[in-house]
Amino acid sequence: MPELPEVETVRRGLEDHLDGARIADVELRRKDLRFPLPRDMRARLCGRRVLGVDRRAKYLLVRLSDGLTLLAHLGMSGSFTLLQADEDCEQGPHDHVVLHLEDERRVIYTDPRRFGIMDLLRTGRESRHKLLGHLGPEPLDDGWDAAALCDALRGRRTSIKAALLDQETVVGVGNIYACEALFQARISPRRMAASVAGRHGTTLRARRLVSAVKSVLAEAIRAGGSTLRDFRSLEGELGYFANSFQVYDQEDASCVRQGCDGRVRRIVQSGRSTFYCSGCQG
DNA sequence: AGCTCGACCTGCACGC
DNA sequence: TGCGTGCAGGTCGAGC
Repeated sequence: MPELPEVETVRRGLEDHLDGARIADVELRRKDLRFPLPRDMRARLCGRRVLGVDRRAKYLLVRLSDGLTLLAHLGMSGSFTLLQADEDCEQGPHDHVVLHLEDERRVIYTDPRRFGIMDLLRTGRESRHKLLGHLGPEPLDDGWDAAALCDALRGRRTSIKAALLDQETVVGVGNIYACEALFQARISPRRMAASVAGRHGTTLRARRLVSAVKSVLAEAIRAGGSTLRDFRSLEGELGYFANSFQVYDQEDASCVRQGCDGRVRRIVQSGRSTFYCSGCQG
């Protein structure tokens, strides 16, 4: 269930609990997820110590000693679980990678659909990595503003919904939060991206959209964080429960906006469900 | 060059 | 109960 807020929640959980831990052994129960795992992954991870955990877009970057970074993407269904030294757990069919820590805790990467990714890279070489090099700006950075969004949208003839999902426009926004942000900004998901940008400077719509994206993501992180009490939240699901969506997966519901008597509709754009209110997102 | 769509994979909810 | 269908949080790359 990972868009930026879920990945950020997992990042915090991993960092809080793994900082300083040393990897004693690695079990690779599969040799591929979405892509083949690095052949020497076990040997390169063994003995490394966790120095911190960063996030870029929806990627986790586990910083390890000796200038090594473990890159992980959760795909659609990936999750991390941390087991305490004394904790036992039946092995699941989709537990693909297990990091055994020196203190006998275990970090388990589970991913039924295997759209996830793991790779190793040299710390500092992120921008040269094939999967990271082309990524757009971070939505929660102060530098990402209406001017930046307008620059990215100008001339684009696709829908604003599709443009938001494009990780070159801005990273971290997935199908749920794209729908939610467009609702909050009262912009039709079908509107042409270029028309949100206008011709020069910024537009009111772009300003509303930037502010909606930031607040929707920040609020979701806050909700995820608020339930992050124990290791179970490393699975990333508890935080998700805390969310109540205004439009996503709310087809036929009455619009929650005061004074709007519209209903939530579902359409398909670029092969993906879009939920929006036909009343106030005209 | 930019855009849409298929592909990747499993599980689950639904209708017949 | 069992089977077929469609759908699900992502994103790369083929093909227009």
